[in-house]
Amino acid sequence: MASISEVARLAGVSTATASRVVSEADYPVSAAARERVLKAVSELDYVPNALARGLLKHQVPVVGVIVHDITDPYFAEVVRGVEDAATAAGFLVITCSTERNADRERSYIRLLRSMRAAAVVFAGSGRDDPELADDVGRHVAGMREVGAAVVHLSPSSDGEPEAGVDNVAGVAAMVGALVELGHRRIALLAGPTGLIVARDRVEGFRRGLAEAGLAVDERLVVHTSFDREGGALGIDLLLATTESFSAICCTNDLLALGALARLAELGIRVPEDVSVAGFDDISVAALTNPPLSTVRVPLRELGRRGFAAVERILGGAAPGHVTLPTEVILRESTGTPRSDEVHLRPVIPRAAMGAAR
Amino acid sequence: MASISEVARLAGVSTATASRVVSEADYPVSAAARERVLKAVSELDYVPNALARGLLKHQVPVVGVIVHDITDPYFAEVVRGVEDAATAAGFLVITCSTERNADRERSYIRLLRSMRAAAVVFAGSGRDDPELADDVGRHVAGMREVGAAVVHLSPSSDGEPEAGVDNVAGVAAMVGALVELGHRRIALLAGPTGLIVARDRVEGFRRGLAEAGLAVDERLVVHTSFDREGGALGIDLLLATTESFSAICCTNDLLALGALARLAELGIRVPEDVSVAGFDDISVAALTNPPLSTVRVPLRELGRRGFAAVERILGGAAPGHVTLPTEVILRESTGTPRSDEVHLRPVIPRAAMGAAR
DNA sequence: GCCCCGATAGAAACCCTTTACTATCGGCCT
DNA sequence: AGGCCGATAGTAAAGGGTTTCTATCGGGGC
Repeated sequence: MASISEVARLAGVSTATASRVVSEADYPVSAAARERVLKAVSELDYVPNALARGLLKHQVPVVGVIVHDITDPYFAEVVRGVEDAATAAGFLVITCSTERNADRERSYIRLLRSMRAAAVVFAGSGRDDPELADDVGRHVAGMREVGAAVVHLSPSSDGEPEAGVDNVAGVAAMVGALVELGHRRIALLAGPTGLIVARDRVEGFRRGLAEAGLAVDERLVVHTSFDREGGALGIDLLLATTESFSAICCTNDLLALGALARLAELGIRVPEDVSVAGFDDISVAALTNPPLSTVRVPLRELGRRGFAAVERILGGAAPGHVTLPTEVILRESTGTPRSDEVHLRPVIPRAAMGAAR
Repeated sequence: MASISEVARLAGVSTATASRVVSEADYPVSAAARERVLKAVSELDYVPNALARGLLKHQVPVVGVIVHDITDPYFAEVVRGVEDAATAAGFLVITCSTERNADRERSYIRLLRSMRAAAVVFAGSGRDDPELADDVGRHVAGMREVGAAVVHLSPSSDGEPEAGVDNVAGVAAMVGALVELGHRRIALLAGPTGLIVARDRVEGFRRGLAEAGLAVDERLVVHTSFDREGGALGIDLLLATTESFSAICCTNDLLALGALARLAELGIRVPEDVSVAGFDDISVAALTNPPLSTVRVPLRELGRRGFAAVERILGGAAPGHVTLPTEVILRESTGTPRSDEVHLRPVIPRAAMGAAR
């Protein structure tokens, strides 16, 4: 593989001149020399060595994106947004699926650091785990120190994200929409307790109810993991209470998907027996049975803004904070409650319950 | 950020010794010296510079995965498989969503090359485009030349993939299952003509029919793009013919998803009026309305095997070729045809047709 | 005619590791 | 006792580029 010195030799110039042409440096090079270098480049099929360049600049044009799981449509979409913006700037994107596992996260950050990645974007939410925060924090500080950009797309222990959405307002708006449909007793599939976004969304739920003058029934707030399994389990947990409710608000779409599946298994009709609402509007949301009412989050745009923040930081500017708007999308999983006063608790086949756990 | 020389200084040894400890080289270092180095490492929070190392080794532990779109569940799953295997080996994964765009693909390969990535995995299928093949081929050859591994997960102009599935047998098996249900006139949403996988799957369709002693009606084979839009369009195209059919076989799940959506819009019931089958078994397939019958492809495993091939090549061994098994999964989008002799062409609201194009 | 300056070119140092090669030191073999 | 060998340590080069600094050259100002 040709190096710059071979290019220089073939062009009959010094490596300095060749470098100046190739890297488009801000330094005068005569037209004749430039032309000869360019000719040599194409003749030798020269591709500059990003490692050598990076070694000198203490940085390579690579951005790592820390996600829970690239297979989760939420993160896939965000990563794609980052990628779109990054590619335009000549950056490569490294995907890091941590499964929210502290060790994996640590090891990814370490690898990224050893690679002198120019930036890390945390797409997923921070956890409320001081131990991890400490350790990752050390690495993150180390990266920042050498000029790398660190950007968050969700609230974290670092504070407000450089680009994010108003989770509280989003859920509150959905609760408002549900109330408007006539629901009074609304359950919440709240997701994990340790995840900051989940907590924000729970707060949105509380605010939404408060704004409608409704009280929160804590028995209708159930915490599970942030995935389909959690959604199914959430339904079982909810039905195991003796409380009645006519709508279920979920803090993300995956939860809603799992809830929908479990409800269908139990023979509980949506939205006739109970309404279900999600959050995020991942692409499958429109495809479920019935199509899921949810809160749209501009995920790809979020990713793009994340990279924009990276560019700003790398350019030495203050990153700033931008909040993207959310929008309530009412599809067919929500409807008016069956009765407007007392909301019947759906009858479930007892036999099915044991198996669900 | 601490460098190895600082570590060496603090430990009171030479950089050579420090390096030998840090990089776990196969060279004797006294226990005392080793301990002092390790202490210095943790004291300085030293992280080796992968760029310097890579510069010397002409390679960094990074593998690029070329996909159509990371947002497509098929690719997300494959990338995850690659990532799982790669992480275990200390490699980082770069996602490259090319949108099957020649320029993007070129530029990604170039970037990967400039980065001295140790490997490139082509997750998506090759296209039948000699111009692109040429150009990408040059870069790929360039990568191979410096010892980088190039692995394909789908048939390409390079020949058989290092890890893949038997697309022909897979579709043939699904056609067989459809025939067994009683279908005789089966339509095919064939996907793009230029994509090699799509072509293999069409061949599987032909073989499946041939094995059942059935003839292919070319009017029932329609080509569209490989996505949901293509599926919707395919339905319109099919209905625009005057041919009857009782089942629709799709060469991938996205097509089937689009078909399902369009059929629902047109008021055509699945599977009562027509059966629909997909291919790939992406995770949403089980969530659609009705749940999609499809052919399961072990996507994550495919990704893992892809990285395994990378490791073999990097280790100097011959890559070999492994074919992963597929499995027909019958869910609720397929059923017995309404009449077993003459299959009625579904009645569609004419008005809806124009809008679909 | 001389000095200074801008434009252009090149030499060499530097970024951080790895590693081939050289050096030192005991101990063991003969 | 001398030579040789194994274990351990260090020196320096190399890998490919960028950049600072120095050098050369021609021309304009006075």
